[in-house]
Amino acid sequence: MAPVKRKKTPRKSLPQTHRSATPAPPNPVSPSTGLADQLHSAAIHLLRRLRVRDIESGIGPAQLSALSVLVFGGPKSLGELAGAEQVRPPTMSRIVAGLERSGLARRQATEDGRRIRLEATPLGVTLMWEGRQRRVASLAKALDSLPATEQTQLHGAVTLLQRILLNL
Amino acid sequence: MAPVKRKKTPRKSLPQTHRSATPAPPNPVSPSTGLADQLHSAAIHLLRRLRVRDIESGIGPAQLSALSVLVFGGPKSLGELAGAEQVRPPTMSRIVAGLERSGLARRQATEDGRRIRLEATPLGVTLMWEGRQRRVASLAKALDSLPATEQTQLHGAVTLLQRILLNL
DNA sequence: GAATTTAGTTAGCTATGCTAACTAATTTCT
DNA sequence: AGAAATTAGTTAGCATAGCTAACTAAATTC
Repeated sequence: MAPVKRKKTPRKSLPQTHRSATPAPPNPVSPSTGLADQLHSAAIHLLRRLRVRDIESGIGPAQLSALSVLVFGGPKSLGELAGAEQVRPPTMSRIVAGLERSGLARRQATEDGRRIRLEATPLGVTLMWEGRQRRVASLAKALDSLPATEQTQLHGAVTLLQRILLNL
Repeated sequence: MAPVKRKKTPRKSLPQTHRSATPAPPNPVSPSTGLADQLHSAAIHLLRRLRVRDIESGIGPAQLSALSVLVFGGPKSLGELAGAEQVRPPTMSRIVAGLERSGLARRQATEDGRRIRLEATPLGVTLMWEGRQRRVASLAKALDSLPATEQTQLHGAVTLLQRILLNL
């Protein structure tokens, strides 16, 4: 049943074209498309690396992100939080339920009986700071070892990027 | 039951501390942590904006991302694809099932009967290119309107960032 | 040719996303 | 004041996506 014998999984069957073998754009594009693409790709890869660390926090990505808004942006209503996270109210409702269950956020009544005020608990604040540090630690370390000129260059670019993001 | 009357949802109950009200780091950190944080945040916000466009493609984010690996990186086995996407084999198995169901990818047998060869179909390639363009279009447009010096600056930073990502 | 290793799949759980439909509170309109 | 409309959140139900554990089948090793 196995006439062909081969050594320890030589992985030879697949062509392994593993490089950005961009097959050629099928139509003409804006001049900055290449840069936009690279920026997009870099952002994806950056987050992919950093997100690995978040698994250690023990809560899911949506809960972690929502918590960070509460911790770094202050108390919010559910609708505001949903807006900030670009998620529908029912989704945020469930995310918040999870945060409450874990004791990371709490809800309080407001004068307006329809609305609720959500805020991070001390436990939530602590977890967020630790997670943030853990997440960014490897990147910060890499940046530390760059020459000052490159750090400056990167800083300028980030500032520029933030400005671009404002009116995107 | 409502003695206090107020006008059209004046949104006055919540403090609205909506600025990066960083509450003060609870412990000393690496000097580049601030820059790393900003980079992280910028990447998150960038992707959040761009990803909105992907909804139009009609397939989920995981399928879209896996398809992009097949389109831009060439055929892969399931395990390789799972590795590239940093996802477990069972997860990728289901993602691929979805891509096949939509006719965007197909599987082929290899000499090694255990492994499969996955590749994008022409339909998948087309969809990917269109999606990529749609996704990046708004960003490219924003970049186009920047002065040349800033475009150069950004390009240099992206190149630098790519280098950093290699050994992160 | 038996035992082990490797590649994928299946089953079953959780988390996240959505829309539709509901409840409750508030505001608006007579 | 009281009915109607609007607004904020929740509940129900569906799909995608992530995981581990356990299984099947093929290939390699002993």
